[in-house]
Amino acid sequence: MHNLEVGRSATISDVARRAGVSTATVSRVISGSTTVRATTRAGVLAAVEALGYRPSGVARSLKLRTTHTLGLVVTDIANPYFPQIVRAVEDAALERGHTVLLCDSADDPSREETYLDLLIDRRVDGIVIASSGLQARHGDWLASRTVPVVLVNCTARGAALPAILSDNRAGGRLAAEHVLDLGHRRIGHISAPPRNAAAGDRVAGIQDAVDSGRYPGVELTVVEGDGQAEGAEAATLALLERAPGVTAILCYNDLTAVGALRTLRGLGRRVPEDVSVVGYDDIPLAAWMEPPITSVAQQTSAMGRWAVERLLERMAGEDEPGSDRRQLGERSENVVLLPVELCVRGSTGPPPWA
Amino acid sequence: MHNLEVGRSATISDVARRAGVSTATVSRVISGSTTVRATTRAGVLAAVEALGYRPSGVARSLKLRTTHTLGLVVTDIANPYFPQIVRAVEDAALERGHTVLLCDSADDPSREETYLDLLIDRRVDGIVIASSGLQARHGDWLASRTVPVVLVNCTARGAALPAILSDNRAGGRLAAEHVLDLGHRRIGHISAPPRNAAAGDRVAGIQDAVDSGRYPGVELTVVEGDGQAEGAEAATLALLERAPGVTAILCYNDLTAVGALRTLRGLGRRVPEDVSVVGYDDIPLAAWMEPPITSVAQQTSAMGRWAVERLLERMAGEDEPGSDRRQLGERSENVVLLPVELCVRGSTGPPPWA
DNA sequence: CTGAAAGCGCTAACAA
DNA sequence: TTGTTAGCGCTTTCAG
Repeated sequence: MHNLEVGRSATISDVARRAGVSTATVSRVISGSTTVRATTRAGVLAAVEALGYRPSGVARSLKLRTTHTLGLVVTDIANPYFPQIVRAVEDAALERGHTVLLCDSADDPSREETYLDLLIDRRVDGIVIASSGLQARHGDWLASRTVPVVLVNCTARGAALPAILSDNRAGGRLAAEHVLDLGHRRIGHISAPPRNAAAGDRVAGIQDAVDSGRYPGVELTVVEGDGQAEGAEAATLALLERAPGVTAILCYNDLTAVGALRTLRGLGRRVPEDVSVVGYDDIPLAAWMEPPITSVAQQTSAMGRWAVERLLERMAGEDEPGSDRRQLGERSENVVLLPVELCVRGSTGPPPWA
Repeated sequence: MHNLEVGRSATISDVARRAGVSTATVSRVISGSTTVRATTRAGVLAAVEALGYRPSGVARSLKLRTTHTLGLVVTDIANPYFPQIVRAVEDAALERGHTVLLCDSADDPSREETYLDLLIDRRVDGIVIASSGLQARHGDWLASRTVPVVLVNCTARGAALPAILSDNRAGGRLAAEHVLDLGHRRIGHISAPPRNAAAGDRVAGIQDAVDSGRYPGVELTVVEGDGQAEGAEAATLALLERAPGVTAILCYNDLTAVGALRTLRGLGRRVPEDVSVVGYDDIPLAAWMEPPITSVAQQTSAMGRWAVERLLERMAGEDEPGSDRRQLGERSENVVLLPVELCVRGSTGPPPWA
């Protein structure tokens, strides 16, 4: 009897040998496709069981030229916004028999680049990028690859990559209109570094509201934060120094709002009685704070799901005739814009004088 | 000239053909190992560049019998405790040239099982399990596999798998002693489902403090939560009903503490003036709450790092003579216990009468 | 219904 | 210094 080497997992030929059939037959039994005589099948199955055989995904991938793996690149897994995306992408992928190779770029462009190379090397079937700091050169590079790529809430300047964005501009406008409607006129905004495209869109949305003509005499002051609670504290201080009279602060995200809240409290300013604060993303945390943070909600899970579906769709279409990527890449359905929603909570109210 | 099929990425033979050498030579140039004549090398490199060639990790894995991929199974990526672990594991893995296949079991045992199978099929080089709900049968199953496995802050009953745990019992004791020292005598604990081993250890630690004899007349009431902020609200209510006089609530984790905080506030009970609250894990959130939550901190990143190191070490040792896994598996250094630390913040104080 | 054989892309002896 | 060759574990024609 031919013994298995210790420490090596069983291969298809181990099974074949034990069942007294060819590897082709074992393969047929495993895949369940072609007809195999019942007794033969039973014998193979018994051998599989006895050996604890599991087909090697690696060999399979090499042969079938598909890995059933999707790469997912996120900006920062420690930011509670991303786990939501990760969960959504993973759910959708798993449902369709794919796994997810998670790449946390930790807000470091060079690390992101390393990961992108890695994903290509690993021959993932597709890549989802939810990295707000995606650099332009990455975009070009990505567009030049044969792997399908989709962007989630980020853009790659120049490259026509399919993307699903939430309507950041509308979100900015929504947040601004909310406090403007409440009666605030001196408002501040704590933004994020400009390499983050969403940040710019949100500012634009706020500006839209200010410029709409519906609210006369608005004064808007914008400072830059870093999207983190800690960084927001300095930004809040800076904002208050430049515009001591602000009664409403719109934040780039909920983490920023948390920092603003803490800073204001430290300064003895009450929220929302003295100053209103609006967050963005509506992460679970927003509802847990005291006061609960008014925030703009994105459809995170829809975004993750869409991204995966789009990717699989592309992968399926790839080998079909006439499906030129470039052509497809320029069709307008390639970028979808998801609506956002304002969740009004306790951190916003009328200005002190109202 | 032999054209590349469109949509297929370049292979080593494409490069070889273009450079006018054999695939072996290309392989040598890529790996940089054996000596290759400078001009040959340059030619190959030029071809690599021109073709945008990247070696297939899949083929490499098949040949070398190693994937340079680690599987990481976590209970619930949406719980802020886990991103810390993920980050740590990913950092350590990346540093050593490995990638991480993330599996979020979403607190669902069957999903966890699916993932474990998947990781085996994918022939990952090792598996890190940070899943508090790990079932006993999984443990047995894992121990029977040839792939190295390490556990992070969880145990598999029966199976002697290497593990890194934080000292949950000491943590429970620390939390209890803190409020006991403050003068509290009627204390409550909101635990987690018993399938979670850490939950039991923490209860035991609390009990240790109560039974130490140093604090006479202590009354401890334990209720079960689910480790989530929402679930904790019902648990807090239940606790307050069973023991209306509690002045301190020790929580299984920070999310539970958040729920307790909200519930108490809703009831008009002030924290810490009326009731003290202690969390566990010291996730960033804990410091952001109002009041900031006193919490027991674990050395999350040390745990992740250790796990990866242990795994790689095992992988390296695997093919060495005399490294019988079973024997190794029974050595006591196989489980390390990391100390915890209490972070005292604003959610705890002396009882109302003190 | 089943087996033989080729080959996915790569590496590593072994020759030359 | 370089090429030839075998083979990693699997699937899939193509014969039988």
